[in-house]
Amino acid sequence: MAKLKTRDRILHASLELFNEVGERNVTTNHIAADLGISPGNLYYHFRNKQQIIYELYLGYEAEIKQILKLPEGRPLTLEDKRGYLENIFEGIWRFRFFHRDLEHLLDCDPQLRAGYRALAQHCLVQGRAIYQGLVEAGYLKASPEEVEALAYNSWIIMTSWVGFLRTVVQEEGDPTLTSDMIRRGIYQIMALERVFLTEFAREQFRPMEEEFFAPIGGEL
Amino acid sequence: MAKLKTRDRILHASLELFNEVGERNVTTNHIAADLGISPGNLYYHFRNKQQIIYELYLGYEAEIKQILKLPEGRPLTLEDKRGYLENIFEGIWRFRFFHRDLEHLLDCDPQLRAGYRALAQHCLVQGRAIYQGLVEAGYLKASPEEVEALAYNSWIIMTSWVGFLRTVVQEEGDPTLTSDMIRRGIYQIMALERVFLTEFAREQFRPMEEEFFAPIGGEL
DNA sequence: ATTATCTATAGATCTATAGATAATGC
DNA sequence: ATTATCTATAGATCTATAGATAATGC
Repeated sequence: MAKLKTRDRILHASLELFNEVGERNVTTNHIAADLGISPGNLYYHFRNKQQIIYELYLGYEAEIKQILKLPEGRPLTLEDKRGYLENIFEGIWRFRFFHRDLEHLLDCDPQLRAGYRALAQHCLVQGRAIYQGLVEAGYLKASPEEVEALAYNSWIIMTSWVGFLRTVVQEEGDPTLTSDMIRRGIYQIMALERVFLTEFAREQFRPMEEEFFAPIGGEL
Repeated sequence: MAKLKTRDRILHASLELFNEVGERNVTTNHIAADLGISPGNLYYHFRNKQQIIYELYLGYEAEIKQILKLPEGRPLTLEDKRGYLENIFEGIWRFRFFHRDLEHLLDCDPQLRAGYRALAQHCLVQGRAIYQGLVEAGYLKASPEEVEALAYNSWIIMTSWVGFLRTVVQEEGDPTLTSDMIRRGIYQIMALERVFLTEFAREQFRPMEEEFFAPIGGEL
């Protein structure tokens, strides 16, 4: 019963610390100290930091895959699309440490590299299917090439948005990102899609645009 | 005459090593060893690795600012736009270590953080001015809000493209990115802009689209 | 005299393990 | 008996400096 308790606490604390200060700044010592356990104990449960990261990644992978499922036996709606965007941004936020040090994490662990690459490609395939679904449901008008480029660009913006905020927008003194800023990312994705909307869809789209719009700070 | 020789060699070798294996995997010892000088000598020329990075950054900043200048006294052309895209991608490629570990680099050095933030915002302002110039020259048709969102999205795609290739596209065994893959990034930016082109411009645009198109590998 | 370089090293981490001890489940 | 935990530590880096020596420019 308490069997997996410490193991799970390690995963929890690691995710928290990684997100907070970045994986690079978190050692196994820090994780153990944060939990008030000995480093030896941590190594009893995990071979090393890599393994912790890999298990966290599996949670991220499962979450994203779940989110990107297509509805069966019915056409897509704009509400679906809203759900996709909100949930994906939410998932990326919960595991934001991951994209922050992505290249290094993949360099350190071939298994993670292969897994992530497959996940990303799965996401791109699903993204294209979703956009294609919206074309067929009459919301979007776009060629297959346009759908392809759109899926790539959406993916890149989604996975880079938090980093963009932290490096370009965030003020020196103020270390917190507001949820408005995160939501503006959704607006940016809508800006990609917007130009492909049919007349009909564009009207339904407008209130959502206003809902997610937020001015970006700085001297912009 | 030989006064600055070693100092410059250190900068050169650092840039090379950072780009090759990532800043995180390069210590001052590695840089010194690569040049065949002692670590003590390196520290004679630079206070620490941060300072090396900062000086490299200044080169990047100068290059990007130079590239993004607007032509004076004449309207923008599609050739200008092509130049902007090619040169920016080229600059980002030359300093690709920078965006790879950007968040960490900024966390370590407040001066760099402030400088980069100002540079990025400058780029976004220039980006908007360029797109606005293309609107005025009759190539694009877009509202100010559309121009704004477009500038943000272009910036994010441009600065993230190399990372996207390395994490999602690059094959396990093959560690080199081909120039076709880099150029496909330009195509992706053109895909953002494409939908705003006037009839007139779209025709002139097509050959350039074909020129930069390259299929993306993987199971895509 | 000043500038550039090297040798040697102290001090700070961090990882990961061995070996001892405590707690738990039959 | 097995599982969980702790203490202590060896080994591997890495940073950044002190102090000695070599090279250079007047």
